[in-house]
Amino acid sequence: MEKFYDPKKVEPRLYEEWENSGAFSSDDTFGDQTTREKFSIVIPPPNVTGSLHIGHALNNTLQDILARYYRMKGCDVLWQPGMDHAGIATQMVVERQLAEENIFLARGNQQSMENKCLLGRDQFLKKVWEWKAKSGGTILNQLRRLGASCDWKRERFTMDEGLSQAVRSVFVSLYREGIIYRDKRLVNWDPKFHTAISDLEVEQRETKGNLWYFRYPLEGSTSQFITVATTRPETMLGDTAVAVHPDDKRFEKFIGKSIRLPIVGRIIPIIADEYSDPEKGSGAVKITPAHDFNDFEVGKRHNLEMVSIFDESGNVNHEAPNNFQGMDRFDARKKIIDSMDELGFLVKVEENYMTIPYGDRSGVVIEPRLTDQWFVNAKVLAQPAIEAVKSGKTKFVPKHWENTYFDWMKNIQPWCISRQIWWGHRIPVWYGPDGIAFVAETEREALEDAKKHYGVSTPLIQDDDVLDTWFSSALWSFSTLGWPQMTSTLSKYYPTNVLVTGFDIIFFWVARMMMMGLHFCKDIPFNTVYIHALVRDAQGQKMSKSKGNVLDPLEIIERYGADSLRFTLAAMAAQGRDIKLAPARIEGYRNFITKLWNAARYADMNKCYIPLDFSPSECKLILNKWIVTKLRETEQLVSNAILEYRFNDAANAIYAFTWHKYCDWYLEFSKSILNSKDEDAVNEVRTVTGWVLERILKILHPFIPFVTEEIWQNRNEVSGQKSALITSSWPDFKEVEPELAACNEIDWVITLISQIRAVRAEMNIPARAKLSLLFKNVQENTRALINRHAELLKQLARIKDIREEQPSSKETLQIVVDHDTFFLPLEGVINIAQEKTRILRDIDKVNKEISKLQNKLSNKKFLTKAPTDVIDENRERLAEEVVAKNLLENAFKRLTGF
RNA sequence: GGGCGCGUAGCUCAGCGGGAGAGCACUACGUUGACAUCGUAGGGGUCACUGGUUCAAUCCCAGUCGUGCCCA
Repeated sequence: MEKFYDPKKVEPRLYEEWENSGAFSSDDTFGDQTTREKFSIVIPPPNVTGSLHIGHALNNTLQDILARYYRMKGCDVLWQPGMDHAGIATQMVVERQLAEENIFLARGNQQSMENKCLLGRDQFLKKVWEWKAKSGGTILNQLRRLGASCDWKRERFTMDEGLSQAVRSVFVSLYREGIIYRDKRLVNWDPKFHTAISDLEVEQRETKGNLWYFRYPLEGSTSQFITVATTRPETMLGDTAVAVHPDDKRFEKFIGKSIRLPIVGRIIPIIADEYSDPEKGSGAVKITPAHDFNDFEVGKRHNLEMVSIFDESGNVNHEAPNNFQGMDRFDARKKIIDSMDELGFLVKVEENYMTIPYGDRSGVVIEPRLTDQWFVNAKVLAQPAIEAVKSGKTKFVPKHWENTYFDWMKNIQPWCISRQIWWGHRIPVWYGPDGIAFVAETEREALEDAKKHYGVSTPLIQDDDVLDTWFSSALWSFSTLGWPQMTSTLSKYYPTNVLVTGFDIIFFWVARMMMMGLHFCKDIPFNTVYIHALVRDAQGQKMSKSKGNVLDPLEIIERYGADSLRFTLAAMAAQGRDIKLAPARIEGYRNFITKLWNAARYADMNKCYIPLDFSPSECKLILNKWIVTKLRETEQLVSNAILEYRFNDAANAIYAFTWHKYCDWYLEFSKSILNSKDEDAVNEVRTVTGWVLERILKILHPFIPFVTEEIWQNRNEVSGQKSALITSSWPDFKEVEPELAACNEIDWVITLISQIRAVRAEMNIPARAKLSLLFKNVQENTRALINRHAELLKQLARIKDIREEQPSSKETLQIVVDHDTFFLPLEGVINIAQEKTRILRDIDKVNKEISKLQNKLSNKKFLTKAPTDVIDENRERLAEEVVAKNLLENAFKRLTGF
């Protein structure tokens, strides 16, 4: 084996081998009709425009751990990969690229685009597909670098023909059920992208703004005014009422009268509505139904006119007086304020804290805008989705995320699914000349319907809009498996076992998959939703490009290897807590990988390979029984932790075993045996060293697949075996009985060695000095233990000989282990005073413990109420401490005696 | 305003009713052909605070303070 492990050389090679060998593919992908238990998982589809960030790295590492684990457990694993088409993001990317070539789209606000090259819809879509072929989906190759063992042969894209058909099918069927409908409503309008966006894509930002107080003159009066307060003066151009609270005595006399809207000149009513808050502002509020969600409701209640004053870019339109038309909404605000001031209608300005809606992608202020849109009546779909979680059919891990899910689901709003862009699934609705809508999966069907309706063939125009990307993502868990065809793939792998994702898309995606899965497949899309942490920087700040605190997973992989990154993320993925990722952590786990590599080199150098017919139950050496038992325990810890999605516990258990049991102790012990003449012992240790190493490789493989596979294949070259680690089976300990006696014995040896080392260090005994170890009057069993493990003691504690005799001088270090005292004679070297202090300190410690235990055990309430095993345990501990105390006191006497 | 978390070693975090743990950092010393990306040993904690429940509280409950996120 190479002296150093170089991930950069190894990782790409192994990944290609794995992928080419078909190791990632499910049985179904090969067309095998197996009856193996399945484990299926769909990837949260990354954006086609995306590139790997640290959140993806965590998300996919965890999925890969599951996929590789269950594969080794013998399951038929399907990890379904793919991407979504990211409607707005992609449209934006390609538009921007085209703009650089001075090409613009023939949509949106074209006034400013005279004399420019305009692209039609079909040409644009062609450009998008070209872009996708060239630069889309780089993230998939980045996932490969991470080691993700997705079934790439089954890669899907939400704009694929099959998935698009699923989208049309769902749309038509929900339309026919009355769940999808068209409505003119206020929506969140993004003036930059010229499209409606969903509530979830709107970010509410706390902002310091102003509250402007305007006087509106009463119609038919020159002296009477009503004062309104507003945070958005420019919307006065669209005011169609002023509202006051019905119980507000101050304004009672105005109700039913009208005012003449300054600047505009429109005469609008003063109405009574409880929406108006007497405590806020002036107590009277202007109503702009076409530009505010609350005002919209008021408008509907009072049948008010709805005047839309902005165009799709947020510029003032023809509804306003001439001198405002075409103005940007923020310029219009200034001009309104100035004009009102000049007219003497501006009363005062106050500072005001408020939340302002911003588009989370565009970063511009969202403008509520009255438009025709398509909606899903999500309330209907939500009910079964709530039930499924309530009844425990789908479980959230950690459980408390259910609350978030329930809260949102119970207050779910109509879902606006239409988007005014070109890239996406075009809405399968065609309109006749009279505006009648024909909803069908294909144009041909729509035309047939139209013919039936009109009696003659009639040309139709398809709806211009496309569907929200999340509409197609909502189908992901079954559309990727072949739905609407009821394929055997679908019936085998649906419902999927688990969805692994971050909490930030519970609403966007998880909830919607639940709704759609239950509605169309009549079953939940996944048994478990595992919600993992958010990755933050070392200071706990959210990573963002603007803060410059982003850790790029690809740079980490470049520097430390994918395994280091994976192991770090897994080891830190504790449930219910965010991950604060510090580079030092990654370095630490990189060192672990180096440690493993070196252990494997040691095994190789010492010819530690396994005969084919070896079974660990044949072990005769206590040392071997011990390590096998500890390994068995570790495997159970790891498996249980993975089953419960406690990835950190799993990673830490195997880390601790590998480093602190196998490397620190077993390999060190093995050295003295491998150097001995006892051929049987040598053979057994060689075999077990190799056997345990290979089990470690298996258990570590889901976490750090590359280095483990590399070591495995290096060993194959020697042993002549062919199989890859990825296709090997998870360790099975069915035939291994735990050997508790052996464990106690070796644990005793370890304690004794550690104690000897500790006093040596404390007393500054040079490391190279070899001491004698004496004992006298020990327990019968101790004598046997010492004899059995003399070599190990000598090697690891730097002992030259072990003799059963009393020391002849008080210049002796004394060590109490279990019920026995051991001596390390050190004539001429030892500092008696220092040694006295040390022993006294130990006695003190023991005394404290004894008085604590005695207190407890003399408490009658404790004795009557505590469970007997707890009482017994405390009694035993007390007895142990008393023995230790006596031995230490004798040791102290000996220091003063002689 | 409503909801969900979190305050445990210098740092990052496990543990969550009966003996305070890990990794990193720190200190000292380094030997034996796997490993200095290492080894051995060590120091370091009123488990935020105040009450309560309990034989027993870092752990359960209530409140306070601090802090983070989600929703309005």
